[in-house]
Amino acid sequence: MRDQVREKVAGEICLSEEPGKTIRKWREQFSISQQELSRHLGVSPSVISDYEAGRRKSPGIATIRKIVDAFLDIDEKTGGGILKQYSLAAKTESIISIKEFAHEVLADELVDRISGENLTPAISLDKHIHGYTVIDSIRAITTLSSFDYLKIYGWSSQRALVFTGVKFGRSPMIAIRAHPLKPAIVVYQKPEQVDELAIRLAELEGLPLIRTDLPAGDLVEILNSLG
Amino acid sequence: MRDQVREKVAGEICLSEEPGKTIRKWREQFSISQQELSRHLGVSPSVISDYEAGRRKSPGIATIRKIVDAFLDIDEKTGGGILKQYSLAAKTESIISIKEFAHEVLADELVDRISGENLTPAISLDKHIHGYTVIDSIRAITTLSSFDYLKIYGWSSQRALVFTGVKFGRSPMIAIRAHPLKPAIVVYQKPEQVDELAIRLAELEGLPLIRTDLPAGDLVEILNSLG
DNA sequence: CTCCGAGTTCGTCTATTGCCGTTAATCACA
DNA sequence: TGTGATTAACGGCAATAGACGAACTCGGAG
Repeated sequence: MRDQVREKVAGEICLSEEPGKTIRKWREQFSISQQELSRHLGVSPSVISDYEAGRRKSPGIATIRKIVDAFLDIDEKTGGGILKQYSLAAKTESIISIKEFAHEVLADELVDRISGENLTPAISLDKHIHGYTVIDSIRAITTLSSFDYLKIYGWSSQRALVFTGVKFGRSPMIAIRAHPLKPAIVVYQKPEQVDELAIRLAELEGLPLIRTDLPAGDLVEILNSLG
Repeated sequence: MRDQVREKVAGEICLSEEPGKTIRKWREQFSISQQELSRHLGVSPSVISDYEAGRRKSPGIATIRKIVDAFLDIDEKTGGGILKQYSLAAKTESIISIKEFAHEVLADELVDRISGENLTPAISLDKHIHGYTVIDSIRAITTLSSFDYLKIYGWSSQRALVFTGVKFGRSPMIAIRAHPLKPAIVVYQKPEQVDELAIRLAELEGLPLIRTDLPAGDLVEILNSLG
């Protein structure tokens, strides 16, 4: 993420007809004073002032590089600004159970064991499952951010994502589609009903979607016994 | 989106510890000879050779700018094949409009201009917006995967995400929460109603959520006029 | 083999940058 | 009003960039 911002800022300054103004814009965006920037770069404050005033029409790229890296270094040191928005508070209350299997489990075996009904028969169950995560989907909606999805996936995304408390099954599928990582299989535990859109989203994603009416306790036990 | 590629290439050259090699890389990527480039820039061919050889450790940004623009001009003159390949210009069907602002726009100014109603008054509007994306949210649900979200965000996530066709506003917020990148502000255009959960999700994410009843066409015009 | 086009290397000159230090101006606060 | 912090403006200078042209190299075609 840092590299993207780095390139963006450098590119913008480099291409600006008034690089001084652009440098200032970004310095202010990072909430950095000229003093602080000059100290960080080990130059006199008047140097920064001159640059921003546009005294130099065509600063060298080595200088631009140093300035941009200073922005990012200072931002990281103060833990705020541009990069901060990507640091997110973690919450895991919505993870009921999570485990890595000791050995791979075939998807169709798992479906079998949990008395699952396949809602996406056109999608192959020829997959190897490395683990499972059971998620309280009601709590998940309000508590899970994208960072938490990394926890949900544990060591492997080759897992079964099991959602309890599912009403129509839309929200879990929407979240799964939006996130870069994809599970091997999705299970809805005792859904009220499964919306046609949820099934369609699963198919679009190439994900087997399974429903089971086992009680949550039993379900976790069985999953746990798989490996 | 010539500007995006322009910024990408310039940023990369600018940040490179060996800018000469990076210039060559991109020149070859655009299938442009040194002769052609030198002719376009109106300089001697030995100048280009010297740059690429790294004779100049810190070329000025005016020079970089000229070189990058030459790449793009020449590419466009010969059909724009590389530009098309590299740009994020290929709009997905669900992106109605997307733009990077030439200068920062304050969030509260944007909200004002679109006659927006703030649904999350507890969230500060003290943000700087770099651009906007208008999304057909109905089409987005079935067509957008997480890769497409990178297109939505363009080069900066510091943007306003505007959703049209919103019923209750849940799905957009769920997708935003699941994705690693966050926008600066979210706007629902003429929603039927906004679900309380959507507002709660916005607050949890620290995102201002705005509703506006402007017609889509007017909305795009106004956003476009902001910068 | 010669010739040609594309690219390389390098000496040279002028213009500009990178940076210093000093002074002046501005702003916020007591 | 005085003070300190921050920023602005400018003269000066060594180093480097921007660009030229000449000589050279290399590969391919005839």
